[in-house]
Amino acid sequence: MNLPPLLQSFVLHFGEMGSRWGINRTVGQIYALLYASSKPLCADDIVDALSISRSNVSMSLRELQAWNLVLLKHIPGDRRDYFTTPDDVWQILRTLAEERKKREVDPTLSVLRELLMQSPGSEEERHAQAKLAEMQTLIEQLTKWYDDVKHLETEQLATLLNLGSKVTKLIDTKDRIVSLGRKRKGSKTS
Amino acid sequence: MNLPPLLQSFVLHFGEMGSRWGINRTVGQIYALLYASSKPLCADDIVDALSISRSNVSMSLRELQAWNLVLLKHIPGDRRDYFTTPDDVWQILRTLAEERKKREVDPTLSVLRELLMQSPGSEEERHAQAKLAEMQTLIEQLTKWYDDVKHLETEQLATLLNLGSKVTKLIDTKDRIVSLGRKRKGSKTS
DNA sequence: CATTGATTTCAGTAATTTCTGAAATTTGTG
DNA sequence: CACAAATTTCAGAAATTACTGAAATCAATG
Repeated sequence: MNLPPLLQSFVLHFGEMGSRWGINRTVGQIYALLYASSKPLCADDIVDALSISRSNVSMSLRELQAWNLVLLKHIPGDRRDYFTTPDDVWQILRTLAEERKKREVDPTLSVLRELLMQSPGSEEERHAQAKLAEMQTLIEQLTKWYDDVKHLETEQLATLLNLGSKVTKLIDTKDRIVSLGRKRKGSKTS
Repeated sequence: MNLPPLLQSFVLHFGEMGSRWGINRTVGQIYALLYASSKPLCADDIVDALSISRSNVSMSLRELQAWNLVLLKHIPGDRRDYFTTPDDVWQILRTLAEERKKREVDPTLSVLRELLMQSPGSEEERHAQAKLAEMQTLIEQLTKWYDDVKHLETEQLATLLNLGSKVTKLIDTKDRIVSLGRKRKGSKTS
């Protein structure tokens, strides 16, 4: 590995974290490298930078593409493929959320639905189903929220983040003002 | 493995998903078993239910305790430890969020901070730092939101979820009403 | 359409992670 | 405080996952 020290630290860290994030070391390293590099890199650049085999680079890039985490760039007059990452971090966040939901949540939700269709054969199964139903309800609430929020533009998303728990206070404020309006002149609101 | 079919399917699914969630198969299975069982189980119950070694159960329970995902119950007159999961799914969600943040986000944030303290030794490093700074800013916004929201009571949290993207509209509504109020009688609001 | 260069595939190997059984330790009880 | 039961530790085995190099495939160019 032959990189500026700062970049190397970043790349190695992403490699180590990879396993916790559900990707492997190489995939993490390549992502970090592409993210922090000032220009697109081709496969051989990555081989040189990370000292790994060409085939490993090929497979790992494929994996990153399955995650929608890399972009393919073509450089005129060069037949090799060059790669970068999308450069809007908010977009990266959206992609990550989408992909992790797909891999980590959706399969469980579908198993829960399936198991809740069955009729329980014993008291123990009846209890289990009740617990699964609780879990299903929660997951469905979360995914409903996510489906709603994921369409927001970056600016609105940032607003929502900045608001945080103040949202609940805001509701109170609105309710108070609205009910004040009603008392005053019996007007309707949404 | 000797379990009612429904419970068995659930347990096996959690086992398979384990690796995607950053825990291993056994840990996933034990968690699922404890979650869906109607009463606390002791280590030997788990050995019997899942057909795994006693030592594996011991290590996996330790892992689950490190995640704060299991509770220890004592049954009077029985010196063995019995285990359950917290039964409020919202509380489980909070725990999961906290632990995953601790394992998956915090280490990266601290590396980013450290790397951003260094002075860049080249143009390439300067560019890398700019990218790391973007990432840091995003993560800090997200964790700030999380730190704010994590203290909410379940009911408030549910309200926030149900609101979803409507929050942004709510802000508009509030602004409109408030400015209306100002025009009418020059009142102040927070 | 042959040649050359780039990329992918895949079988075998290496590395890592998980699991087990035996031994050691801890904990509660008479 | 000795004993018995329960639990944990840990070295090695088993299973899984990641990586490599050689061969195959694909794609552009003259």
